[in-house]
Amino acid sequence: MVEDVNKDQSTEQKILAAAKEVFIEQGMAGARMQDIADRAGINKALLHYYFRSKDKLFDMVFQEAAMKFLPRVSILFEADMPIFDKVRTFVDNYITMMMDNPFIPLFVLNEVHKSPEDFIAKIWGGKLPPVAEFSAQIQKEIEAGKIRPIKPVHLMMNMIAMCAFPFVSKPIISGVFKLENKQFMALMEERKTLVAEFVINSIRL
Amino acid sequence: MVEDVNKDQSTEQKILAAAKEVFIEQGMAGARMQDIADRAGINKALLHYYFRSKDKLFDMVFQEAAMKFLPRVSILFEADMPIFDKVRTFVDNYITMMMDNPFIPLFVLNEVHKSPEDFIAKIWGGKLPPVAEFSAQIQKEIEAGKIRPIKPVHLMMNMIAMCAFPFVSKPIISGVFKLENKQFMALMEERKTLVAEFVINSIRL
DNA sequence: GTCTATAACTCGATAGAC
DNA sequence: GTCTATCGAGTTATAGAC
Repeated sequence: MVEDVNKDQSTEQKILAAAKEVFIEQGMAGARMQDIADRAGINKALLHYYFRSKDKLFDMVFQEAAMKFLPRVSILFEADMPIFDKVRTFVDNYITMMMDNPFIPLFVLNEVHKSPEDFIAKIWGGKLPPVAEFSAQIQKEIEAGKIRPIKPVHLMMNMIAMCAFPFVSKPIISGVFKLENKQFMALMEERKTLVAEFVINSIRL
Repeated sequence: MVEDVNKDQSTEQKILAAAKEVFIEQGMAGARMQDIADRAGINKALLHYYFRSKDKLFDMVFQEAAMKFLPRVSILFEADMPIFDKVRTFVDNYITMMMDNPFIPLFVLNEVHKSPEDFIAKIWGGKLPPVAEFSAQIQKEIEAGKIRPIKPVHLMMNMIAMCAFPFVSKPIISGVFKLENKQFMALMEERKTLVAEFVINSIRL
């Protein structure tokens, strides 16, 4: 069989890659099918041949993005691990992921904000993450006198904030501190350990 | 003169208020002039009578929002104040402002992301904030052995992140922890002191 | 200043040839 | 599968009466 299965990239792949770029840059409302077609090097009609509508195409992209952004948090809930190790692992994993996909957090946050109703259904398949288990662990560490009293919600917010926010505000930070992309990424690399130690220093007794 | 200057709100005011709502909810691309007109209780044509175009109207709203979101940072640069007091003041001010305008950070971040080129020109009138002065203060405190070594950039990112991020991710946090608006705001009230102490605990020697 | 009506245009989607 | 051509809905913006 002399069939050519080794194309560089299938048309479907090219469309998805282009759509990801455009939706993440412009959001659902700002994205243009023409723009997606251009970047994929094909024409508009073909988009509708592969994905019936703009909505459907968007859902594909959003689904994948949301998966990358949110379920990282599950490390906090699931792993059976001493708290300080958990913090270090979480921060490292999270920032690594963000560095590969720097614009995903803002994209997800933004689209969730525009239609918050059903985001839980869409992202975790209706199930909420097991927050209670994480809370229990923190509670135990506090009672054991290992860490300072702090509500688990606040601790989680602080960690996620310090990991994700720099990416969300990348253009502003880069502008104010006059950073090239390379320098910005170097800073983020530093944060993989810095943020963890910042948190640990703060809660350790 | 029996002229009635005491209308509840001038038409221009009503338009600006409505535009602010809609743009912040939907972003520039997602906003509809019809929607703005409806919420202002007037009709579409009047929007163009007062503000020539959607673009111009957007600029008004964005300008005001950006002013609220960003120049709060100047407390860090300008005030001649011991570092720990500065942290406490900054955090309290910043979170207070965010509580009055919970959706502004996401709105600004988002629009800056879509056209980063000229945001500095638009927001600070071309001048960058005096980052160097803040850096110098931190440097001095480190050398005096008062705080742990940390790059000023990281310290700033951490503070702003912990203040602003919860608002940016409000729908997700509220969803995951099942919080009503009132409960969410109570948490933010707690953070006015909590975040400052979290930072201070972390850097204090 | 405010309204109705409509022009001018953008964009998602479809028809139909190849 | 891929293209060109075009339709039709929805939107910004303008003309013109009051």
